[in-house]
Amino acid sequence: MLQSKLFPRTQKEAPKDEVSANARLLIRAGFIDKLMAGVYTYLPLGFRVLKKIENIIREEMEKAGGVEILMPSLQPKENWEKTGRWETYDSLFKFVSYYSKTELALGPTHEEIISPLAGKFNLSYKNLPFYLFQIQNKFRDEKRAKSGIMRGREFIMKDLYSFHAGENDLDDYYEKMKACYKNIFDKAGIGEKTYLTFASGGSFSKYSHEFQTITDAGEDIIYLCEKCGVAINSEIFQPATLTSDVNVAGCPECGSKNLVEKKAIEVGNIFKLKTKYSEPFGLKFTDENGEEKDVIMGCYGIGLGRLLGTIAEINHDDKGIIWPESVAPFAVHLLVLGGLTAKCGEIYENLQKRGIEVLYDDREDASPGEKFADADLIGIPYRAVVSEKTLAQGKVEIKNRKTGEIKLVNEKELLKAVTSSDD
RNA sequence: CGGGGUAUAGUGCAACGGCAGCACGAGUCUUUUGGGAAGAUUUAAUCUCGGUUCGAAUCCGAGUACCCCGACCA
Repeated sequence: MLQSKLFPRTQKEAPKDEVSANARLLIRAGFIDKLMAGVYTYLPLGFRVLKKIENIIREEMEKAGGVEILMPSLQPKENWEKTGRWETYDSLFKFVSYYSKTELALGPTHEEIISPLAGKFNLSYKNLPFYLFQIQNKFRDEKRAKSGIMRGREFIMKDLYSFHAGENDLDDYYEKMKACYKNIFDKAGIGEKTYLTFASGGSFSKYSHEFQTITDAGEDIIYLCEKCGVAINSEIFQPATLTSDVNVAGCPECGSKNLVEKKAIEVGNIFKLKTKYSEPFGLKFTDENGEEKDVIMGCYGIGLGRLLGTIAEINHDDKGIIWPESVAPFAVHLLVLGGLTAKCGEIYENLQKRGIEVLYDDREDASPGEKFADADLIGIPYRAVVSEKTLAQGKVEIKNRKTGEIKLVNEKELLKAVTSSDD
């Protein structure tokens, strides 16, 4: 795409109120715009990254047997009353329809919708298990939206719900999801800093699991067992206190008490719901013996905006963002200097023809310094420069945003460089 | 929801109770082109409501919004 047509342009300074790196950089570079606290627009660059993340997640969900659906955000009060959560879910957005005077909620999660949905059809053991997921906007009336896009009041979430005939089957799928989530975070470029974390399991199982990414922008405290590579959420572990009902004594894998405290952000969560939602909605199936039994459920969530923000938090320097190739808005940022638009336009066309995603800085009224600064800020993995200097040798300069490595290459080599390490 | 902070042009900053300025941005013209270029010129702002005062961006009160800390977060 032509940068001269990119909306909006970058900004030299971040809004003074924003403290978190993700908000400062993503706003300055034109990836997102804040409408109000915790509510953001994804601008063209941000939307491209969001779609990349979405595709990584969708691919993994489908690999795990997930089938995509789309449920409504607008939800009737009755469903929430059945589970008691109309009163107890304290970040539930509730309002009254102006005309019909019915009470409604904006969905913060979809157990109340998907459980009765699954129950509308007579299920037999032959139908189980099945897995439904969606990628959709969620609404939570947060008492305190914060840290840019890390905790929003409206945000995009992937939520998958699994339906099983028995707990063993749920357990198996739960393990599968663990592996699946690991793949997602690896692919999204935050695998190294993301840990499977034991968390409170509610009343139905000992633990649930979260995926926590180490970052100072996080809002949770976790304790890392460096030996096992797992972590424990501070909600179930306090290093100095004695073991109690809710607390565990040490690493759940090896028992070690030698744990390292870190600040982290929860980027994903997997949870065994068992019959918590199938019961109130009468979600049952008929087993081999003709007996009706409760369907066993699990749920598995990932916040896409939070994941995007986390990637920015842990991949940036003082000049801007450094996107992992898998989620970068473009593969190459092509800059033309000195008005050599004819030659550079050719290279742009050639790259495009090869299916390479290129952001082409074709601006004739921007100085070289401005183009370099913008390239660093936007953070596309490879920056290719065409100027008098490079053209004199019939070459293009290519710079790796992450390593800073600069090479002079011909067009073929350029093509190779920007595609080689792609998956 | 408790505590703290902030609110002036698109963005970032000034202005003793006395003519609202600067920089960047944006528009026009000229020059310039390897790390946010130069000149000329134009454009655009005091969060809302009330009070004090001859006079309020400035003082007082209320409200709203945003940011931060905490609580909360299947």
